[in-house]
Parts: sequence; structure tokens; C-alpha cells
Amino acid sequence: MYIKDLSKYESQEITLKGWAANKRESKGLVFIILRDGTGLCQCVVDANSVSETIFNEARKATLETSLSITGKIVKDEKQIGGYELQATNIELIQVAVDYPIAKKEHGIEFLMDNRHLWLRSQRQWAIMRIRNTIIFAIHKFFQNEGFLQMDAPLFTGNAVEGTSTLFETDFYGDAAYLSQSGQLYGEAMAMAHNKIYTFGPTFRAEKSKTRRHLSEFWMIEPEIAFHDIFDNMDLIERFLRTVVTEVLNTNKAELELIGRDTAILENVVKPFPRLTYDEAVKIIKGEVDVNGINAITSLEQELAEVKNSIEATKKEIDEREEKIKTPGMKKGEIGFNQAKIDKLKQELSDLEEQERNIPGWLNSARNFEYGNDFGGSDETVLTRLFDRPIMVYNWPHEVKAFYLKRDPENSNFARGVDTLAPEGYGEIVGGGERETDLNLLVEKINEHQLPMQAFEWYLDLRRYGSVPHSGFGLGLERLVTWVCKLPHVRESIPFPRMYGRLMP
RNA sequence: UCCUUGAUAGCUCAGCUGGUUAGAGCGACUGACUGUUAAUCAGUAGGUCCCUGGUUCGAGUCCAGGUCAGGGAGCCA
Repeated sequence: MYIKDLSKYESQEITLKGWAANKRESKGLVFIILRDGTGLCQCVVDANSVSETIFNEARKATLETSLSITGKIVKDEKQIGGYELQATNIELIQVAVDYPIAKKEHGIEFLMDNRHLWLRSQRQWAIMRIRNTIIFAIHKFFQNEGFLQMDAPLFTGNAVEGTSTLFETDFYGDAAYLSQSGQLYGEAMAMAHNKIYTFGPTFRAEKSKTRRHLSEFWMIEPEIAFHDIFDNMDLIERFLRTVVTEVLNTNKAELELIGRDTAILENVVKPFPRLTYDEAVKIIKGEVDVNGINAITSLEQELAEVKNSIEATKKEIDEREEKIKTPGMKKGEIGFNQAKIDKLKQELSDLEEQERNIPGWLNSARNFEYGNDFGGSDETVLTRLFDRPIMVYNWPHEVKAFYLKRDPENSNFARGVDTLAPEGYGEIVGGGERETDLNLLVEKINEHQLPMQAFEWYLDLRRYGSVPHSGFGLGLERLVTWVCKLPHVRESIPFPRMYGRLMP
């Protein structure tokens, strides 16, 4: 019997097993908020309706104590799930002493050190359920479209691109690297099965400490024979639309719990704007407006607003600190103001962080040099102007991967496409049409100074029945992060691995 | 790797231009209260002020080096 099914058991006596997520006591009553992994339910133990022994057991149930509790289910609109259990019996399974994660505020380092316990808290619980929906929806989408799931190896003999971002391991005495992409293997598999996708972990040894990087993350890489870049963009759009819509339909409660405004997510039903690199650069530099909004001036405005907010926040902190000092103030009122002050100070340091960052972004946007790849801040500057994901295609070929097809219309460009999430999230999908010309590929491999011999098998794909083909890579955690509007990718995966973080 | 901010109680933080015995809230513990939603109220315990060295009559506070962490850049999904 699970809490999610309580409505089926109204006015019946049932037994629930779970953990005490919270407890409040008064003279003859104990309120236990039971958490069973499927939901929360308040359980009331009344001294008048149970024996003294049972009542005393209930009082011993500390935070995160595991227990089973039996009682009658009654409807109560005030409660979280709409139901309450009136206990007739309680059995403690293990009494938890001094559970580290309290009901209140914690810093990120502490929470990350306690990630194994943090996963139990409401917000993290909701995020993981949304992650699950996304994973399932991805499989459903591809399977329904006739794709075959085929996985690429995780041990690889060489890099797809530079070797600086690879984790090296010992493979029976030879150097082997943890895969940073299944892309090339995906192409081989697509030549065998036409439409395939891989779904597995990927490893990047980048010493990055930003909100969008993990050392170990899950990537979905479809590869499709006889698709050009435009077919590819159609697929990306249909794919994201289907997956996000699935979350909207399945996880209403979870989205509400984490406070996600779903209006922008609902916009995925509308067509995604498609910009060429040239068009996107003009927008970033402020030469072209989007829907009457200019990238540069709107960012300048935001900087001014941030500065105003800083002043206003400082003022409010001062006022409340002055207020606390007034003699004869009740303890409760002091506590209330103190909590407010703490919150305001947190907001203030976030705002000051922004005040330090925005000028750099402005600078990067104003001085953007045509021909360069977009940086994180350029993506932010660009995507802030849109209310749904956008696709940027036809990139200068020098800044993109060696395997991307040169645009037949203009050989300065490669047929790559990046899909950027709105609200400043940036790249969630990178892909494109693959180069089919053997000579151009060989030239590129030399240019990038890659070991030709390691790519002979890959070149075989162009020697034996080469066809136009395309594909893309989706970073699962980046999608989860955007869908949930998380401040950082580290909350989008159960146990994040990143620079400086290997435990727990 | 670079820029930037920080490290004080179990947790979140205050501690001013160096000055006697180190502060708050929350949590824990004890007690009061018959329906609470971060319950409330009263009380108790709880400290290697990140590490090493320096300046000084005196360092949580100043200086140098280091370690760890937050944010950003580069790179990327």
C-alpha cells in the first residue's frame, strides 16, 4: 500500500511503511508526516485512542526514523495529499539519531556532502521523478519512430577530438580513454540499421566549474541515414516537443512542487526559431532586434535593475536590523525578522554576483568576433530574447568538429546545428549533417592532427556505401536542468561527478 | 589554467578602524501546552574562529603562502 493510492483506501484501515519526514508533538498528540517514496501523509497518533506503549513509540520517532504505521484513512482537505491517517498502531523499524539535514537552510557544500540523504528531500525527489519521465519519454519517442537502441563502447582507444578532456584508464596495459561521445560509432550503426540511438554515460575531464558542466553525464545520440541537416532540425524539434510535453502531462504535481512556471515549457508546441550563425551573431552584437528587443540594451537595462535591487535590498536589511533592536520586541517577531534578514542577505549576495558577471557578458557580446564559437555568456545573451528553444545552424567550419559536412552553398560553413534552451540555459543539443566526402574528411583529420590510423574504420563508412546522414547529441542533465529551471546541473543527476566532487 | 568571493557552534550566518570571558537564529536535549503545518513558549549543552608562518604588548580581525569551497571565463552536451 502506497501513499499515492490513498484515495482508494478512504475510511479503511491500512498499513503504511516509510520514514518520518517531520514530526510535531503536543500533550496528547503526535503528528508524523510519513514519507514512503510515493508521497507524503500526515499520521495522527492520539493518546486517547492508542495504548500508552504505542503512544510512547510514536514520540520516539525522530526525523527519518523508519517505521510502519497502521490506521484509518480519512479525507482532510487541509492535508498535503488530501488524506490523513489516524493511527491505531505503530512499529518503529530503526530509530534515526541526529539526522543531519534539518528542516531549514543549508549551504550547497553541505548538501552535496550529504547527497545520499539530500535525495530524500521533497525538491530533489520531484526533480528525480521528472528526470525519470524524461528518460522514459526519450525511449518512447525513438522506439515509436522506429529507431533501434544500440550502444557505443565506453572504453575507446582514441579521442574524437583533442585529448586534453579525456579520462585515461589502463586497459590491459594499454592506454584507454573513457568515451566522450558515441558519435562515430553511431554513424557505423546507422549504416547497418538506418535509424539508431545511443543512450549512455559520457566522460569529460574538463576542469570546468560552471553551472552547466559535469565530468560524467548521460547523452542520447541518434544517428539517421539519408537525413540532411534540415531533416535533422525537424527531428530535434519534434523530439524536444514530445519529451517536454510528456513531462507537462505526467509531472504536474512535481513541477508545481519545485515552483516551475510552465508557461515557457508549454511554448514548445510552437515552431522553434531557426537562425543561421550569421543571423545569431548580428543579434548578439545588438545589430538586429528580436521582437523589438535589443540584446545589448536589454542587458544594460538588467544591469541597472540589478544595481537598483542591490540598493533596495541593502536598505531593507538595514531597516529590519534597526527594527530588531527596538526594546520589548517579542521573541517570535525578532525570529521572523532575523529569518527575513538572512534571506535578504542571500539575495543580496546573488545580486552582487550578477553585478560582477553582467559587465563581462556585455563586453563579450559587444566585442564578439565574427567567426568564433559562442561562449556560455553569448548563448545566454542570445537565448534571453526568446520564449522557446532556438536552433542555430551553419557555423564557420573551423570552430566545429571535423566530421561535420561542409555546406555545399558556401564552403566556409559547416552544417552543424546547436539547439539552445531559453531562459539563459544555452546549448542542450549539438548535432548536424556528417561529412560524406572522403577527401575532405582526411584533410580535416590531418588539420586537427588526429591519428589517421585510428580513424581508418570510420573512413570505411565513406568507402563502402556512403550516404548523407545526420544526428545529434542531447545532454540529458542539461535538458532536466532547463525543464526544472534548476540553478545548476548538479541537482539534475542522483550523484553528480564533477571537478572536485567524487563523493558520495 | 585564469579572474572573483568566501572559510567562525551540528546547520545558516554576525562579529566595525586589532583590546579582557566568542554572538544570534535554527537543530539537539529537558520541561509546558489536546489539531499542529518551518507549531509556540521557557531553559540546558554545544567552539582547534580552515592550515602554516609573520607583524604586534595583544590576532577571529592585519600581512604572506597553502588547502578547500561558491560564482564566472575558456571548453563543451
